[in-house]
Amino acid sequence: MNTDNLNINFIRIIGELGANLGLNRSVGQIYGLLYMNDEPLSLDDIVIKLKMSKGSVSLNIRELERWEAVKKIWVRGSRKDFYEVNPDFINVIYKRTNIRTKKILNSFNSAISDFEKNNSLSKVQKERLVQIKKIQGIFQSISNNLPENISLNIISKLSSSLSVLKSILPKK
Amino acid sequence: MNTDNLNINFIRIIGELGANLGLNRSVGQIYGLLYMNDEPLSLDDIVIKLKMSKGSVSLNIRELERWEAVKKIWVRGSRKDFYEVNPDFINVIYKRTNIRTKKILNSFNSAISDFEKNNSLSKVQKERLVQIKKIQGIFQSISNNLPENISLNIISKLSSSLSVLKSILPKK
DNA sequence: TAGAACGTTTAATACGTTTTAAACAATATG
DNA sequence: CATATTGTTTAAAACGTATTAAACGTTCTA
Repeated sequence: MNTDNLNINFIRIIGELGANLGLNRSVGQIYGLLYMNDEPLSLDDIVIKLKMSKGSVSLNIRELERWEAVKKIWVRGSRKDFYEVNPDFINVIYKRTNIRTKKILNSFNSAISDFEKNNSLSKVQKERLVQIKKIQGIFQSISNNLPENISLNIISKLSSSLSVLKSILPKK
Repeated sequence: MNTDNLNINFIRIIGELGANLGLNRSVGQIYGLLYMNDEPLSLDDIVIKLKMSKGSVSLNIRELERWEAVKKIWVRGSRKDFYEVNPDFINVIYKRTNIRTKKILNSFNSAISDFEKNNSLSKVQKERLVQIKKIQGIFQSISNNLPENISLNIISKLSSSLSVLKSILPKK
């Protein structure tokens, strides 16, 4: 069985999901296709099924390889490369999100050091600097404590600690 | 005192930070400028300081108003609108992130319901569907338990629960 | 009431990113 | 060795978003 029976709509939606994670549509669509296909697919298969250009698929599939979202596999008797999805979807998203966290952290760091070079800050500006540094510190500690990989299990735990948190918060 | 003494670099960096949060550069820059300026600024002030067009500032400042990142204030004796920053930077980011979480959740929901319409799923495809539904469930519960507002205090707590989590995880 | 001072809207432009088609390089095959 | 098969690179085109300049409507002021 293959993905031909799948509504192409599904692929479209996974594409949008990708876009919301800061990727591009095509990358998401390719992942979606592979995720839903029983068998690994070759570059040409993807070209045909998604009606994309060969160049684009080549480019985007390497992007997917880079985060270990797909794996190149060898199929006996074929010269083609085949691609197999990493079904650990949550981890793929997680890694992606971590990269973004680090980018944000970098922005903070540059902003702070740039700011500190200035030796004629007003009272308000000094306060703001203190504030930003606090935020940076927290982001930094979150980033440091983020595990390499994450499972659904771990997320569930986090999620429940979140609900505990909510119960102790003052009601709005 | 005003922001003239600030390296324009700082504004640039806050712009990039905004971009990493899925905004556009200008929105981030305007926020950065107001964040660092002792006094509220008028639309024209911003136009001059950031060398942006009036239309663009008008558009983007309304965007900032929409998430309560800035507030329009009235200055006695002036016909102009002035804008004051909401210095609760972390909350501004937080709200923004929540919106994105909801978007992702929507993608999941559409993908799942689209998927379920198909009545000839293979074994693998059924497994994948189960997996996706689990992920959706967790995202949903996180989204439900997210507080309306968040303080540095709360984030610190979350951050420390994260480090506890790390300590119980198997070492990679 | 005429003109100035504002902020908003709009249509055109600029810009960056994605996507393509085609040229290319490398490898396998007959 | 010539050709076919495959993936990659590249330059150009297509596309969507951001930005601008200018027109506009409103409100204030003299």
